[in-house]
Amino acid sequence: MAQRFADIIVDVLHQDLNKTFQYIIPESIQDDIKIGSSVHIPFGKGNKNIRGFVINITNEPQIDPSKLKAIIQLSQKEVGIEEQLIQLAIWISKKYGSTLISALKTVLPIQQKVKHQNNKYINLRVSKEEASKKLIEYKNKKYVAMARLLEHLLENDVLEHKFVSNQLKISRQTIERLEQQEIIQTTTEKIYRKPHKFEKNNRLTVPTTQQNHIIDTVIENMQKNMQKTYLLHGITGSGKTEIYIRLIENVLKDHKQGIVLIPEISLTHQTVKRFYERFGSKVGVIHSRLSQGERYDQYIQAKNGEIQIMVGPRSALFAPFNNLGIIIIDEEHESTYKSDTTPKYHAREVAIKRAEMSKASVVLGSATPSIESYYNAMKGHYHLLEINERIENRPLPQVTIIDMREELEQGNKTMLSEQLHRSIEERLQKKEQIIIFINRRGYSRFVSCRQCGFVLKCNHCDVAYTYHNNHKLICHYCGDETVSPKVCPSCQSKYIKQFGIGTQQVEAYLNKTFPNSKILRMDMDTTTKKNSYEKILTGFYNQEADILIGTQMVAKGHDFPNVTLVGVLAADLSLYMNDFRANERTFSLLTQVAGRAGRAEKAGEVLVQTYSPDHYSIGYAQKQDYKGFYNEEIAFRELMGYPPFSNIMALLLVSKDEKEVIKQSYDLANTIKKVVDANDYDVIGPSPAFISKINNLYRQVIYIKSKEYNYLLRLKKYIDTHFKNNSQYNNTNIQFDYNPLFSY
DNA sequence: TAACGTTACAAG
DNA sequence: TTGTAACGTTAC
Repeated sequence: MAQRFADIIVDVLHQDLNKTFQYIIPESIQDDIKIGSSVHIPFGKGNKNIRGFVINITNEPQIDPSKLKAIIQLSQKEVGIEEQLIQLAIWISKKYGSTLISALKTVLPIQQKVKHQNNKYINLRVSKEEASKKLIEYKNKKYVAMARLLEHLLENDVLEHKFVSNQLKISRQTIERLEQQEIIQTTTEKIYRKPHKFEKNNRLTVPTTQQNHIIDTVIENMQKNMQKTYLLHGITGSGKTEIYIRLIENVLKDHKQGIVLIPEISLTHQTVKRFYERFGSKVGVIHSRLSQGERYDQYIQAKNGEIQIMVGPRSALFAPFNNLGIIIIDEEHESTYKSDTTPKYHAREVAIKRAEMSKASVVLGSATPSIESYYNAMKGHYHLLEINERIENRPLPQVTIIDMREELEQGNKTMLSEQLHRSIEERLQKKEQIIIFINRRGYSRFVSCRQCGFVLKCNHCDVAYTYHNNHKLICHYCGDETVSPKVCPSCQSKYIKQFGIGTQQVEAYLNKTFPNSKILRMDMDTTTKKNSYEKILTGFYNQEADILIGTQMVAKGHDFPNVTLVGVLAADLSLYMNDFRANERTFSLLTQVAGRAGRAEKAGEVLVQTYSPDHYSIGYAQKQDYKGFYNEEIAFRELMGYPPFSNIMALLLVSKDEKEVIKQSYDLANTIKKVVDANDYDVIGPSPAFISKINNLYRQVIYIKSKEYNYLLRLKKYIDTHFKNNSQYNNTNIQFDYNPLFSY
C-alpha cells in the first residue's frame, strides 16, 4: 500500500496551533485510522506525546516527507468527547457544504485567545533554614534571580506566580530550575468566571395531568432505551418549561447531561432563571454577551463535569458532554436557530444528529411549531406531544381583530383605534398592565417627500435610511450616518418627513394621550447596554410602569402576571414581504404576542389592529388555531413546491461591479440549466437580491430547488469547480445557503 | 569558560 | 503551550 499521511489538529487550545500538522500513518494502523480518529503524536522539539485529531487523510505529503514524524498510536481510551464533536463537524461540513476548518471552528473552542484563568502560586518545598542556606549560597554565586525569589519566599510563605514574573522579573526557566532542584513548588488553582447570579430555590410546582402524561411518555421511552425526537406542541401558557425541567431532572439521575437551546438569551431571561432556580450551579450558560474567557470557562467546566446542563443559543449545542441524555430546543420555530455565518447550519438538524451520535433524546417545543417540524411529526418522523390546556385551566385570551380601514373611514386618523384607546383607559384605571406590540419585522421608519415621493437612500446600499431621534439618518446595513435634510434634495419642497411607525413615535403619542401613565419602551435604542433588557423587563414585572411598548422583543416567552391587555399595531406589516415564509412568521408572531395576556388569574384581552383582517394568518392567530393554519399553509407549500416538499439552495453572487455581476449571474444560471436534468432541479432567477446593494457591493441571487437535498450538494461541488476554473469570476464572491429562512 | 539569564521562535 | 537554540551576562 502506498504511503499515507494524516492531517492532524493538535489538542492544545492555543490560537497559534489552530492549524493542521501532517504525520505519517504507520502501516500497523492504516486499516483502522479514519477521519475523526483520536491519535497520539510526538509534537514539538521535545517530541512531547500529545493527543491530536485526524481531520484528513491523503497520499501526498505537503512538505518534505523526511521532516514528517509518524503517529505513535490510535488512542485506546473510550471515544473522547472531542472525537464525537469532530465527527459532528465533519457531518456539518458535508451537510452545509462548508470547509472542514470552518466547521471545526464552530464546534471546538480552539481559536480562543484567552488561556485558562489559572491562579498559580509558588511556595517553598524545603525548610526555612535550608532555604536560608541556599540563599547565602546563591548570593555568593551571584545567582541574582534565584536569590531574589528565595528572599521573598522567606518573607511570605506563598507568592503569586503573576507577582513573581511581573514584579520580581523572574523568568519561567528560572522558576523551573528551582522546581527541578526541589527547593520550591508551584501549585495551580483554577478560577472560573461565573457569569450568573441567580439563587437556587426549591420551590416546586405540581405538573398538570397533561404535563405529567407527557413527562411519563418521554421518560418511559428513555428507560426502554428508545431515543426519539419529540415535537412538543403546547399552546402559550401551557407550562412547557416545567416539562423541560422534569425531563432534565430525570436525565441527571442517570448521570447524563442535558442541553437546552433557547433563541436568544437576553430575550428569554425568565427561562434561564427558572433553570438556575431549580438546578443551581449545575447550570452553565453560553451567550453572546459573555467574554471569551467566560465562555472558555464554561466549556472547561462542562468537560470536567462541574456543569451538567448547558443553556444557551445554538452554540450551546457543542457543549462537551460525554454522556449526553437530552437536547431541548425551546421555541423551535425561531429563525435564530439558523446560523448566518458559514457553515450556515440549522441548530435543529445538528441537534438531531448529535443526539443520534450520543443516543440522546431531542425535545422540540413550541406553541407555533415550524411548518417543517409539524410536517415531520405528521409523517411520523417526530413523536408528536400536545398540550391543549393552560396551567390551572386559565382561559385563552380573547382576541379581537380591528379593521383599521373602517377606522379611517370613520375619520380616526390616529394610530390607536377607538376600541384600543378605550381598553387602555380601562386597564389604567384598574391598575392592570398593558403591552403595546408593534410589528415592524423588516420595516422601519424612513424619510420621504410628500411632494415628489423621493425617498432618502443610503449612498452605499440599496436601502432607505432609518430615521432615528434627533433627525439622524442611519443605514442599518453599513452604519452610514447623516442628518435628515430640511428640504427635499430632489424637488426642494419642504414637505419632507418621516414615515412608518416607530416605537418612539408610539411612546410620544401614548404619553400625550395618557399623561398620567408610566411607559417603558423596549427596542434597539433602549437595549444596547449590558443588562438593559433585564432592567426593563424586571421593572415592568415589578409593576414600575403601566405600559410596555416594544417590537419582536416583547413577544417572547415572558410571564407578566398583571398584564391583561395586549395591543398589536400594524399586524399585517410582516405579511407583505417577498418571502414564502411571511405567512408563517406573521401567524406565529401574533399567536406568541397574544399569549402574553392573561398569564395569571386575571383574564386577558388582545386587540389586533390590521388593514388586512381577512388574511388567514391573522384569522387563525385570532382563534389561536395552529392546526387550521397548518392545514392551509401546508397545502399552499405543496402547491408551490416549497419546503418541506422541496429543498432550496440559494446562490448569492457579490461583486463591486454591477454590470459584471449581473452578466455573471446569467452566465452561471445558464450553465447550470445546461448541465442539470430539469426533472430533478428547478433553477429560478437570476435576479437582484432583495437588497441589491450593500456597502457598494452588488448582489445577484439564483435559487435552485430540488426534491433531493443531496442533488443540491452535488450541484454545489460542480459550481465550485466551475467557478474556480473560469477567470471571469475572479473578482466575484459566491455564497451558498441551504434552505434559507429569509429570501435574499 | 561554565553556569546562569533572557529572548525569539517554531512546532509536521 | 512548550522546548530549544542562540546569545548575553557574570563570577571565578
